[in-house]
Amino acid sequence: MADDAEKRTNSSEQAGRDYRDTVFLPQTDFPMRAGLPQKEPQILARWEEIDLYNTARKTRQAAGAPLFVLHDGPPYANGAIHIGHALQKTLKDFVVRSRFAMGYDVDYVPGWDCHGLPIEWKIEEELRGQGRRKDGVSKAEFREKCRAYAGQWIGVQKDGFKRLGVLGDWENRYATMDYGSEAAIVAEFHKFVASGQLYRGSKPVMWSPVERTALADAEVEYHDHVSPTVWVKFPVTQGSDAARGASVVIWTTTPWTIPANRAIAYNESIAYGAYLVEAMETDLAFEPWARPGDRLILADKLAEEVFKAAKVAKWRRVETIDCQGMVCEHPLAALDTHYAFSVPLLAGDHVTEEAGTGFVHTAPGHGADDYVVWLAHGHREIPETVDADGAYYPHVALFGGLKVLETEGKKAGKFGPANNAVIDKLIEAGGLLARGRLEHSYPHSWRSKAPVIFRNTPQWFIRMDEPLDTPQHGGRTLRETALEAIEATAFYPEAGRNRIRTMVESRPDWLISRQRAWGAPLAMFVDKETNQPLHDPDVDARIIEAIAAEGADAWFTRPVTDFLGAHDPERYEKVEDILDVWFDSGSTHAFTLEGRENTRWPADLYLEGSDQHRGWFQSSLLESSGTRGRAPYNGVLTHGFTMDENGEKMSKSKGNTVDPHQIIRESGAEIIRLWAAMVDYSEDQRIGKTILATTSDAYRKLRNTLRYILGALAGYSDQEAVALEDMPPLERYILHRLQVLDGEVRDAYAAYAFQDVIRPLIAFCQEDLSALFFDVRRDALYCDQPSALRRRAARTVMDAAFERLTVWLAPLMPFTTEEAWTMRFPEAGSNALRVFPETPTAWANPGEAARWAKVQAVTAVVTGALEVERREKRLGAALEAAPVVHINDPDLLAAFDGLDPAEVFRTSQATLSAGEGPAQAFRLAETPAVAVEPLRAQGQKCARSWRILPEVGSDRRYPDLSLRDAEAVAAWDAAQGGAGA
RNA sequence: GGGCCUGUAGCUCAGUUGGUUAGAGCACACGCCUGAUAAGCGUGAGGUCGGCAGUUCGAGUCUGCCUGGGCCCA
Repeated sequence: MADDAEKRTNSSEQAGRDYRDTVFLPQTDFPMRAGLPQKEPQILARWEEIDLYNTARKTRQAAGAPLFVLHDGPPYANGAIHIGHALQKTLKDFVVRSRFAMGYDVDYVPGWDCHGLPIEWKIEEELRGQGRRKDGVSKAEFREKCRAYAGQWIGVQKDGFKRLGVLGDWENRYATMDYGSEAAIVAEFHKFVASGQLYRGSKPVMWSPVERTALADAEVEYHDHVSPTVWVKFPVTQGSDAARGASVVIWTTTPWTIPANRAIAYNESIAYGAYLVEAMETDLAFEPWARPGDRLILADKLAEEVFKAAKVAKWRRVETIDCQGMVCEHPLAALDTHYAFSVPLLAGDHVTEEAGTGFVHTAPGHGADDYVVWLAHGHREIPETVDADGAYYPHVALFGGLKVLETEGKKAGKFGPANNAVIDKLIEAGGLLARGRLEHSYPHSWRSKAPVIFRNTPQWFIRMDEPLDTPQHGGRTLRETALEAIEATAFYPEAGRNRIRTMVESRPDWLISRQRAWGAPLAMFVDKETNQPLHDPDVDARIIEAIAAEGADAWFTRPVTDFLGAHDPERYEKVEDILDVWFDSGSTHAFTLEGRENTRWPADLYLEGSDQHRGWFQSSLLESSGTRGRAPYNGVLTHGFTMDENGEKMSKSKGNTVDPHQIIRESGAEIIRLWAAMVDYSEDQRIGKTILATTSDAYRKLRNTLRYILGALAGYSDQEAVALEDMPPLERYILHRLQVLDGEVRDAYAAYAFQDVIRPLIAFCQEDLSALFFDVRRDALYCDQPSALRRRAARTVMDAAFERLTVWLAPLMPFTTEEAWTMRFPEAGSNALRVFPETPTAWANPGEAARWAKVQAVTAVVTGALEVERREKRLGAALEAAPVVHINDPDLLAAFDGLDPAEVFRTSQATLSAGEGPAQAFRLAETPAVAVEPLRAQGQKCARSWRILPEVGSDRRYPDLSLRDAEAVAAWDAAQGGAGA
C-alpha cells in the first residue's frame, strides 16, 4: 500500500506527459480467445473454396514431388462417428498434412465398408417395424435398402470427418458397395478361383439360427449364459475286463448335440479309473439316476466332483483304465436303431481334467475340436443333424423338427425344446447320470446378441497351406507368402509384427462364404459332376462387366445364360453365397491403389487400430498375398484404443463415453487434434474432462505465443531484418534453438511420432520464448527506437520463429496456424500449402546454448534472491532491484561477455563482480559460486520504460526519461511533426 | 483360459547400454506485475516409479510371481 502511494506520488510529480503512445506495445487482431467452434467452420469453408487437397496435390505434382500413399481403412458405414473414429482420422490427417509439409504429393482417398450383417440387421429391424417379414421382400429390394442405408451414413460420417479438418479426396471417396468396387472385389475373387486356392469344404462353423447365417470369428462375442448340463453314460462294448460292464461318463453343456455324437475324446496323459457306486445320498427330494452297483469310468481327479453331482454318497475305485481301443455304444441306442453305431474313444490333446469327467463328448458336426479330432482319426463323414433354422433334420430319429434355439417372436434366442427332449430320452434310456445348470461364457452373435451354435455346413474356403504354382508365389503357400510379407513390412510400433505373425502362423483356412444377401457374390458356377468351379475367362469377364454396370444385383437377377454363354446351364450350379466382408475390405487396395491416376500400389502406409491385426491388416495381407504375392503396404502403423479418464473402456451402459461432436461444439476440433498429438497413440489413451481441460491449457499457451509474436511483429518487413553476424547473443541462441527444433520436428514427423513434435514445441514456446526471449526483450521491443539494432534483431528472430512455428504446428493444429498465418499474410495463400522452410545450418550455435545454460543458472540465483526480498516486502517488481552478483567462477563470469546483466536479469541495474562475495549474500546450493546482494535500484523511475536509473533527468528535454527513452521519444516526436512536451 | 501390450507426480509425458537426493510442461498453492491482462513472470508443494520376491556393490531400468487396465482369441 505504502509503495503504491509512493509510486503514484513519484509519477504525479513528473507527470508532464503520458508516454504510452510512444511505446511500441504489441498490436494484433489475433484474439486471445480462440472461439474455435465458430472460427473452424469459416476456415473449412475457405479450404473448400480453394479446393485445398487438390490444390496441394497439383502444386506438389508440378514441382515433381515424390508420392506418398496413405490407404484409408474403411470404417463401417453405420452410425455416427465416435471418439475412436475421431482419433484415427485425426492421426491420418497428421500423416497427410505432415507429408505435404515435407514436400510430398500425398494420395489419401477416404473409404467406407458397406456390406455385411450389421446393415442387413438394421434393415430387417426396419422391415419388422413396418410389419413386413423379410421373406416378403425381394432380395433386390432388400439390397437396395441396404445400399441407401449405407449411403446415408457415408454422408453423415463424411461430414463428421471433414469437420475435424481431415484433408483428403472426399469427392472421389471409395465405397465397397460402389458398382466398380463390387466388380473389382469379384474380380479379385476370380483370381483365387483361377489359381486353385478355393475349395468347398464341410465344416462346423459358428452359425446363428436366428439370423440363418454362418458367422465369422469377428462376428461373435462372448457373454455369460446359463446352459443345462448333463452327465451322460456311454456303456462300454469293447475294452478291458474291468471296463466291460462299465460306462464312460461324459459331461456337456449342449445336450442337443448328443444325437450327433460319434465319438468320445480322452487324453492319454490323464489317469482314468473304473469306480463302483456303493451308496447314494439319502433324504433327496428326487430319485437319483445313479444306482448302487453302477460302474463308471472317470478321470481320477474329477471322480469326486462327478459323484457329488450324481448324489453318490459312497464309492470305490475298482481299477485303472486304459482308454486306448475302447468302444462304447450310443446312450440312445436302446431306443432307436438309428443310434446303433459304435462310439470309439479317440485320443486328443484338447481334453483336460479341469472340469467335467475327463472325457469329451464328440459331435464332429458341432464343435471345432470335435471336428479336428474326428478327422485326425481318419474319419471323413460329418453327420448333418441340424438345419439352417437350428432344427433337427427329419432324418434325426426321435427328435426330427425340434428346434435347438427359438428363432421367431419374443422367444427368439432362447433355448428351444431340443435340449429337454434329449434329456427326457436319455432318462428313458437310462443314460443320464446327473443334470444341472451352469453359467459360463458362451458365443453370441455380435449383432442379434442371440446365442450361436456350431453347425456343419458346406462353405467355401481359401487354402492357407497349398503350394501355389504362380510366378508370384513360386511354390510357396499362401501362409508362407504372407509370413514373408510380414517380415518385409515396417511396423510402427515394432510389436505389431509379432502380433500379426503369430496370428497368420496359426490361423485356419479362410472361410469366405456367407449365406446372406448384402454383399459381393461368390460369382461362379460349379460343375455338378466334378463339384469343381468353372474356369472360363469369358464367363468371368461377362460377370465382371455386368456387375460393373449394374452392381452385385446383376449376379442375382440376371438369367444364368447371360453369363454362361455356350455352357450348358443344366450342368452348372450357380453359387449364391456372398463374400465375407473381410474379403471386401481386404480388396480395397485393388480398386483404390490400382486403376486410379497419381497413386501407387503398394501403399506407403496403412494406419488403423491395433484390433486390425486380426482384421483389415490381415485380410488385406492375405488377399494381396494370394493375388499378388506380397502385402499391399510397405508400412503398418497401429494406434491403441481410447479409454475414459480412469483408463476403463467406454460404453454407453457405463455412461462414460466422450462424444467428439460435443467437444467440437464446446471447444473445437483443434482441441481433439491437440489431444491426439499429445498422447501416446500407440498405447491406449485416456480422454475426459480433466484431460481436455489440460489440453485446452496447452492450446492457450501455444495460441498466446503466436499472438505475442504477431503483436510484436506489427509493421515488420524484411528491410528491417538483421544479418546473423550482427545479432546479439540472445537472438543467436533462439536461432540455435530453431535450428535444433527443425531437425527434431522433421525426424518426428518422418517417424509418425507426433508427441515428439508437440512436446518440444510447447517447451520451446514456454521456456525459450515466453519465459526468456520475450521477457528479456520486452523492454527493447517496447522502448527501443524502431531503427535500433537490438529491437530489429529481436523482430528478425520473431519473424523466423513465426515462419517456422506456423508450419511445424500446421499438420497438428491446422485451424489455428491458418488463422495466424492469414492474419499476418492475408494474400499469401493457405498455411496448409506451405512446406517446412530450410533452416540454415549456420544457425546452429552450441556455444550460445552452453552460454545460456550458464546465464540461466546465474539468473536463478538472482531471482531466488529477489524472491526473498519480495517475501520480506522489501521489493515488488524486479525493476526495483539493482543486484550485485558475485561470481567466483571465471567460466560462469565469462558467460556474461557481451551481455547487459540488468537486461538478462530483467532488473533496472545490475553489477557483476568476480569473487566470492560477502557471507550474508544470497546463495543457492546448485550454484555455489554465485552470491547475490539484492540491492534496491538507485535513481529515478523512467516514465516510459519504468526502469530506475541514475541517468533519468539528465536529458533536459525529457526530465522524466532515461537517455535511451529520451532519444526514442525525440525521434518519435520528430516523426510526428515536432509535437512534444 | 491363451497370445500380445500396458500401469513413473492431479493431467500429458521424459527417464540413453541398471549408477549420485526420479525430471519437464500444464494444473494446484503462494507471491510479483498490471504496457501480452479471462494474459505474463517467479517461488513452492506434490511421486514407497501398480505390489511382492529375486539377481546385483547398486533396479523406475533385468528376472519371476501377483494385481489393475486394454486389444485379439478361446
